[in-house]
Amino acid sequence: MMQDIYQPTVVEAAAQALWERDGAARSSEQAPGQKYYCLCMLPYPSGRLHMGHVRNYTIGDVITRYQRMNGRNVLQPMGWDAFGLPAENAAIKNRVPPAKWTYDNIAYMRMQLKSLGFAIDWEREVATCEPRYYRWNQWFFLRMLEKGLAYKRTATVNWDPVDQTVLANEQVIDGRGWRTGALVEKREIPMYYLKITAYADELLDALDHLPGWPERVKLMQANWIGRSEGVEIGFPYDSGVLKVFTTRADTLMGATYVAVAAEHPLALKAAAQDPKIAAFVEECRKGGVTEAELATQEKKGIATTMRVQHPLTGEALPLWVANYVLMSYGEGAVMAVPAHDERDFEFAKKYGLPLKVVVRVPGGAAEDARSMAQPVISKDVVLCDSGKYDGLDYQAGVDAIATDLAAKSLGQKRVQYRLRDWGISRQRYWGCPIPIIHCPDCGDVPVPDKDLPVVLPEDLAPDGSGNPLAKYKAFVDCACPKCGKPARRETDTMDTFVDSSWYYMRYACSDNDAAMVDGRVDYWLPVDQYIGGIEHAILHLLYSRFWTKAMRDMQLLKFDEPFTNLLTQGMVLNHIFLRKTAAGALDYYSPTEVELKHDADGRVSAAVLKVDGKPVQYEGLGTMSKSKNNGVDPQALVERYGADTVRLFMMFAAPPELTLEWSEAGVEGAQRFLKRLWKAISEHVNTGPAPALDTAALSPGQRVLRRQVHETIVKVGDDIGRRYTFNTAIAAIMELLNAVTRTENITPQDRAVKQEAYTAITLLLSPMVPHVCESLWTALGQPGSLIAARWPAADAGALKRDSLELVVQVNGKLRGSISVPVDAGREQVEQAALSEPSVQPFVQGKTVRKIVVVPGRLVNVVVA
RNA sequence: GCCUGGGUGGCGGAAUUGGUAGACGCAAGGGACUUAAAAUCCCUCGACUUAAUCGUCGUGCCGGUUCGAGUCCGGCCCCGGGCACCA
Repeated sequence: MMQDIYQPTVVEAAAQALWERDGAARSSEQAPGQKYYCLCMLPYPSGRLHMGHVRNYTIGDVITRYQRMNGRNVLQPMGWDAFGLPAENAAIKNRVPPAKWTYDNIAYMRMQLKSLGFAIDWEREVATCEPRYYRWNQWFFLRMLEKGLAYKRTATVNWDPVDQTVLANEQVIDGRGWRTGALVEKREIPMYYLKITAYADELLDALDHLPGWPERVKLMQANWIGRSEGVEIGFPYDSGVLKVFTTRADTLMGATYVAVAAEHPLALKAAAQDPKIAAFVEECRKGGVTEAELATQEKKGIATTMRVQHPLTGEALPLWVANYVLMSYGEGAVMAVPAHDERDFEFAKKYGLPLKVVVRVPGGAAEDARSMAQPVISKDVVLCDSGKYDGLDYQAGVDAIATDLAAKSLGQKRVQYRLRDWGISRQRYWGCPIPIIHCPDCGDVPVPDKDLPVVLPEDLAPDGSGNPLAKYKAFVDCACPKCGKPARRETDTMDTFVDSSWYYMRYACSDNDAAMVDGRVDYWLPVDQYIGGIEHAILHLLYSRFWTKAMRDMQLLKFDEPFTNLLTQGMVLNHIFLRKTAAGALDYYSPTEVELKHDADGRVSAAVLKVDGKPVQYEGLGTMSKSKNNGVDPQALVERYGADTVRLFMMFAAPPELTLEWSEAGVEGAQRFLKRLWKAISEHVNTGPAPALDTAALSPGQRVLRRQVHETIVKVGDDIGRRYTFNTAIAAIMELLNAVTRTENITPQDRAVKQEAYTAITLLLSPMVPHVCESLWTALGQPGSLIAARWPAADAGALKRDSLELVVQVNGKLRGSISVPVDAGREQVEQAALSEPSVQPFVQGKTVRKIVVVPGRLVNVVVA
């Protein structure tokens, strides 16, 4: 007899013990079947899993289990992105060394992942903070240095003048340091860079050969790389030539001034001579370094007394210093054509600089420079007031001007990228040390391979000001590998994006301490399916692609792209509630502490705190986070409902790419479904064994149910395997269960059809809710363990239909429906539609203009 | 500011290639069972009109293409993600 109450705790413990015993999640290069590498983005060990993790790893597990049922040799690994800022913050707050905090978190989160029943091969686990992992960061960095792919130059960073510390962008709040409240400044410091721009063209072009990536991610990456063809133009001045880059060389005759960034050498030269300019340059040093901040600040500038010559006319143009010119793009200088550029236009209007119209729309007249309300920026233009270039279109104008500039050695065509090289130095403790030694005599000396890894001391505790490594003599003091004299070890560590740029390769060979990767990498990679948050669409994914190509060019692997298919999941959101305290601070309240009041229409009208009944402010939806106090602890849910219910709700609530709003009520709905399924199957099996199915002897009702079973097999396979719409797969299975339980249960063949249906439901549902399905499989009398079972195949005979339902429209409006034989001809369908009683009133007395027949769907009668 | 998605009942969502808008589930209301409660089961559930409809309207807003538009095109509004040192 099968237990008639669903007990998730019992069921899940049994299933997990069974999988553990059989090593069900272990992977081997020798196992049969075509390899399938299913990878989820590795978590940062922040302490506990959050719902975003649960969503991410459930999606990966569903795909893993589905592919395994389809005969693939699947690898699903897991690891920890274990270096990073939060460990240092926790250390400052709790005085626990980052290493201990991190390893404790990993242990807890590993337990959580296991309790959710994910089929992860734990033998390949990697933590990026382990020396046996990060030594290969260091090793490969040295190879890049040898090849000229890594180099050193200065970079602009956020500087907290009180703590004397570099701040992460996240640590700058409203232009002030998060701990000191001091106004943040920009500061130039030396930094190591990786030359990702050397791969800009390949990174861009290869996007066209990634059909398994979402269009939006490819588009964002393409725009991020930002390849533009243009002309580099030189503006001579008394002691040199000012270079600018422009994509609009056709408008060169309309340039009325030039502008340079505050950090530009000419700006600094002007500042040295004029205190007002020096003050402006100093003002530009205030504030943070993010592009968003730079782009939204008010456009400001200051005139210098310097002049440059127009390269074609020789006209003297004034030189301005402007905060809207970015030192990091192009040459840090622009030619300003206010009549044909948004930013130049706004700037010129503000400072009363002249406009000169030099292009017009084809067929139209040139706009009057004095009255124009907005610049003409289209490239569909004809040149005018440009002397010999008049009448040329955009491309011809660019070509002619570029040719003339080249003849004077004052310009040439050039490709410019928005993409910048990747600065990897971080003035942080909890990261991978950069393997460089600074010698007073020999300069920057790479640490020899035999001395790798440069091990990070794990027992230091940062205090918030500066990098504790720099104060730790045992680490800093060393001998120069070249000359042996006392030297100083580099104390900067690497950007954690370095760690996550190749971890997925290490899973293939995490036991190999003699090499970064070995031949197994070419077996498992590229990753067949990568799954992670949309927030990583650009940086992590682009760095990983770059890193792969760099490794390929050093003959370490044989593939060009790391991820064949990419699924970007949406974020998990929850409501945010807060109160402002008298002191002005914000107190956030968990949605579980808040009671919502609804108006008569069911809309939320007010929110009050349960403990005091007084109102709280509703701040809308936001990603779950500790700071907003709106996270939901997955562990509490697993304990209350079981892992299967949590997994089922996650997959059912929304398609993976959309944001998901948290709802506890929905979780109960998921649990209800599993209970209903359990009850239905226990009633079925407790009646005794079902007889064999005789497909030739089925009643019409039995045939209808059996057709739905096989239609559902087709749909769920397509939804999971191709569309990744797990929500619609689950909905179809729910419909099937509803149909089975509503069908009568009288004859032996009724029971035979139901046995087939319940077996199919168990198989179809198993990737989503594997524990409960394992029990149901056994209860249904199926041999062996479900984890070894194959995905069901639909029976073509069961899918056959004799007649079709077609919808009938008149002028596009639904008026009725007809049933026609599957092999009915067009005329028969038209006749049936016209004679349908519910359609007749709308057709009578009118002229039938045409009849549109969409086979298998509808008939539209067009009348007048 | 720039790049990129999204907006459909009270709510999450479905409608896969331009072809029945609202599948499936949640919440709500009504009923059955029960001494009672919970659980479970059944019914109703976009708006308007109506005795009831097979009527009219309805997929953020405005306009267009089409026999037919949630889906395609143009213009707007609002919300989310990213912007290079959060991960």
